[in-house]
Amino acid sequence: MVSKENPRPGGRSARVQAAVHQAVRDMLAGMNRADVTIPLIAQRANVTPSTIYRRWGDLQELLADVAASRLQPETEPPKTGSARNDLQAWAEQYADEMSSGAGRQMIRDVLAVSDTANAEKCCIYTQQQLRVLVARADERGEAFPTLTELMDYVVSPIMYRILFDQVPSNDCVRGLISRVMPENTD
Amino acid sequence: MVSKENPRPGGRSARVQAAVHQAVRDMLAGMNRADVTIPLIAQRANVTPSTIYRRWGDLQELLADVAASRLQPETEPPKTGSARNDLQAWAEQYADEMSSGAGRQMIRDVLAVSDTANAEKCCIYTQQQLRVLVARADERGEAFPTLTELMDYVVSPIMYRILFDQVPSNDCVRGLISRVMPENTD
DNA sequence: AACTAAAAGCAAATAATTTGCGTTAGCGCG
DNA sequence: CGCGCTAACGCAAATTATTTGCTTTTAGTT
Repeated sequence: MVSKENPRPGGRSARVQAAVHQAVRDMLAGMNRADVTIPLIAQRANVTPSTIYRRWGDLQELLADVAASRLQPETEPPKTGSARNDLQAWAEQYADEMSSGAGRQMIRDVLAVSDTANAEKCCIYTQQQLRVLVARADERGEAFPTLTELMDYVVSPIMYRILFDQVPSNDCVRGLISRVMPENTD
Repeated sequence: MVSKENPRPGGRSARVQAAVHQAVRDMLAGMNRADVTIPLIAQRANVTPSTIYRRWGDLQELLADVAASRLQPETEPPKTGSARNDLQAWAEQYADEMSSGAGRQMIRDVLAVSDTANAEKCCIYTQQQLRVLVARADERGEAFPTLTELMDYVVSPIMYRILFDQVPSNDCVRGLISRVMPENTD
């Protein structure tokens, strides 16, 4: 029912997980989402359906697992010269990625299952990125919002709009940032 | 695939919809969510499964439809004497309802399907409620945030926390409101 | 190298979903 | 008022997905 977090690397369990994840990613990229089924995934990953059912429970949990792992950023926020610009660049990229069809779908997948572990992971990933920005500003002695302020007044409005309303424009994102960093005119 | 919005009241279609919605509500209240299936719902609603499949497509879409209709508020925000207190009372109730197990599940159901119509409905419902508060403050000449500010800095953080993080405490909600209404000390 | 426990494969049984076709109910029209 | 017309429903057979008991494989341990 629950995907193992740390099956020892190289073990059989890890190989199956990798094959299944890869199969899901391939299929999501190449076909209608409604046509992605566990038997098909199993066939592509060269495992039997019952293996998937036993490990993940159902399609939604598998999709949530895959989506959460794809939502983990692999790089630090790029440096642009100022904390403010770092934040702006990061926020715009975050909004773009999450607003895209694939991004929105991954968020949905993560939220669809009742187990909240995957959603919490997304939140933690975002906070990790923001903490880097906060630390950089701190090192330089630049004024900067707290992590909580960034989550509440930049990340949350972006995510709400993506999920419930219209996807935020770059102007919208810039406006949110101006609100938490009013000292710089921009 | 798509639930009819306005089957003429009294028609057969409307009766089936009402019976199915009722069956879903009853079952969600009384049993494990994972055990709620379309054949069971059909049995309880006295329709055949194929009727449900043809009208709603699959379980997720049906649940999303039911959840959206349950998320529509049936009353105006209560009056408390001041615009600020109205807002605070409304926000606390909103946070409570959405944070509850049933509330969280309904939001999840609404977000789970790729059709965004139901999610947009939720956003509209919230904005309708907030517009009432804005209009009241306007009538009285009290200073008050705009609708957009309320959505961005009160509703969005509450919803983000519910979906991705920990459910917000009343203190947290009050803090968010203080931020958009700093003129009153409270 | 044999042992063990966890995970995977296999296949039969069960359950859900799809679909073709006949039937019914509500609606407009004469 | 009654006569079609159409959209929606019921029914049942066919298909597909899911569950489950049992066996086999595998990686780690002694």
